[in-house]
Amino acid sequence: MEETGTRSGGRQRATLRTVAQATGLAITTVSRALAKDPRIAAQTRELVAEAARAQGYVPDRAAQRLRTGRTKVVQLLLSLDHEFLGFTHDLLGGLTDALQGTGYSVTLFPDVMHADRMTAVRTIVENRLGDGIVFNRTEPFDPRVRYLTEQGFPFVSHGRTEFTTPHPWVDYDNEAFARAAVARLAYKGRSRILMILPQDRFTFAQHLRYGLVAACRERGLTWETPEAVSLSTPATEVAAFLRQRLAAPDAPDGVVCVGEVAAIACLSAMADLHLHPGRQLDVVAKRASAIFDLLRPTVDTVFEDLWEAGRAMGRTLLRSMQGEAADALHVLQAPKIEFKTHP
Amino acid sequence: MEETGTRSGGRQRATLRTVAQATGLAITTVSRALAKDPRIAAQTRELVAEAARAQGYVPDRAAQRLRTGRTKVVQLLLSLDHEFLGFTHDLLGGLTDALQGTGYSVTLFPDVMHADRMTAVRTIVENRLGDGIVFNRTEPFDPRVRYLTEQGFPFVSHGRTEFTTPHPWVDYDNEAFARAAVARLAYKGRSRILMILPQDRFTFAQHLRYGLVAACRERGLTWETPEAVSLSTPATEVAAFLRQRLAAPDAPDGVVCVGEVAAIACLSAMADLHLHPGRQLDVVAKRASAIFDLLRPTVDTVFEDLWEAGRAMGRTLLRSMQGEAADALHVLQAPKIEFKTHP
DNA sequence: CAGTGAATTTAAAACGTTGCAACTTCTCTG
DNA sequence: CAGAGAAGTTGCAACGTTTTAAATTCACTG
Repeated sequence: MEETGTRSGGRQRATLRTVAQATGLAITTVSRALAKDPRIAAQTRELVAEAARAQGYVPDRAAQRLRTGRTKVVQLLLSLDHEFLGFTHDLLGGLTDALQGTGYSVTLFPDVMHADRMTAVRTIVENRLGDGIVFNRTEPFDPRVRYLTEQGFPFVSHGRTEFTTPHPWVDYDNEAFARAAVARLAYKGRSRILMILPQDRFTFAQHLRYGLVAACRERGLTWETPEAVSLSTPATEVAAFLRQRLAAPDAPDGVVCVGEVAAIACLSAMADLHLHPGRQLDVVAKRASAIFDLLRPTVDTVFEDLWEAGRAMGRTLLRSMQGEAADALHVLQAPKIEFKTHP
Repeated sequence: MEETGTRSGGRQRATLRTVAQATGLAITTVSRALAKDPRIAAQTRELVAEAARAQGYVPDRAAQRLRTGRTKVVQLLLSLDHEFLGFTHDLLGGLTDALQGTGYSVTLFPDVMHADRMTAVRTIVENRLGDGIVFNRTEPFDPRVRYLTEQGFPFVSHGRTEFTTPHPWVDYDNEAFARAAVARLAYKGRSRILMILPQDRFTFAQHLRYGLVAACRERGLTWETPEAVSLSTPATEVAAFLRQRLAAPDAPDGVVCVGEVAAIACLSAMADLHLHPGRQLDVVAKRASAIFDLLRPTVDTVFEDLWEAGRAMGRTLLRSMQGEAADALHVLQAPKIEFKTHP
């Protein structure tokens, strides 16, 4: 019933053969002409181009892929369990943006819950499901990075590793973020800094911690990074934790929020305790969307441009797929500091 | 340099031929055995299955696609300009969830900015870029729906149309949402209701308006739906508009927010005017994530489960791709009313 | 024991593309 | 004017799969 074979529309699907017949040339010639092969006479090239356009010829992806082994597909490993607000959206936007017009399309490879992260990567490589891989939540000695590097398979990670062999990555300078946040809090006269970190196994947790500790030491401030909660903890639990912590006698007077959800959780805890930013304590948050313009009370924010990160990843991956050496393939995004309240 | 031909790993890639050689059977037999074709003796089937597993055989997508014309790809039309918070993430999650294990993968087909929405759909159909299409922002006489129905191409829309010919869709009952919201506001003693609608051209704008108007009429309340702003308006502009409108002498005393961003904008405007929900006016918002649990002050919400919507779309599309008639292929999600503050 | 038909298996032909090796032309050199 | 060589074009063979049509085997009937 669904088996039409020839798709509706009546007319024959345009292939190299139909174009060849129309021009009286051989299939090979047509193929080459369309590939702008210099061996084909310029005149012939134009003739072919014309005929192809007239027929609305579009090369068949499946056939190309079968023949060449290239898929023209970028596989995006998506962790869909919890999210840093808007993360998926912006990263996706930037990524597809960068790939626009290159012939590559983005396919989602969902992290099956609780499955080993390596399985996904291995499946993609072994079954040639794509020409390149994009992933995030990178770990210091991420096995995916090791494997893909060994295989010589193009990829780009969001986040760095601690491998000595270079590999393509795009990252946000979280250390600088932490430093800037602490500096801001110090400027406001705060001295007991609390920061909720990502799960310890992610590389950027280390960067944040390092920035926090270094900046606090330099200034003689104290710091704390609660073990009980992380950025992966459900936001309501984070809020509950903070409600308790901020009510304690030795409560911190400065909080750094590394995500929008965490920031909102923090604000909610403060509201419940009738604490106000600028009064009993101050807050600096990482901002990835326009939402902070709307939150009341307002807090200081440092911007992380995820759309741009996505674009950088797309561009980096393209270069990696073109065989460029990994040495130069990194982008470190600088925090955009733009504190609203005037110093 | 990248042209290895045979992928690293040394061993030959497993194909039907290698399995055939290993078992001493013909390629055809192997193909059939793996497809569980009853014509093949059960004993042979097992033999083949065993050999295939031993070699780690996985069918080549490109070859299957070339041969059968089926891509095993679902194309997702994503509008990436602005977003209802978390929309992309949850919908994507549900969709990939539903497609898990079916052999289908989800590919993003980004709406090229300002390009005719039809182009995307036509490209996909004409170039066989997928076996099915998923899209949102459906319009009452959406040309994509008309075209795909005509072509007999499987799809599912998020949102209904007003065509008489049935087609597969998944939608949230926005009329019921509007009614519930108004009922709630009326219960709280409010009588002048304001609701910011989506852009007029989307079907769900009509549903919302209808629900609003009907519910207000039934109860003798007044209503307003500002022309100047919509859900597509940048949130800061919405906030600015509301700051002005809520300060006016004839200000509404009940606001219905059809999205989380709109709700936050509304709360921000109220905070700026020192208005408090429950005092000068009340707010009911549509909730799609856990974020409202953290916002202060709290407001009444009605839940729209976007993850579930994504799953429903996936399941519906699967059935549509299996050739099932469109008559039964709809899912109307009921609003989950769960007002926190006790009546 | 020839003949029938069911039960299995198989060879060969596609699907649309690209790469290799060859084949024409044609122009130019010696 | 033979021959070399460039310039342009072509046929054929894959890539790995499914499908059509045909072949083989086998048990059983008459």
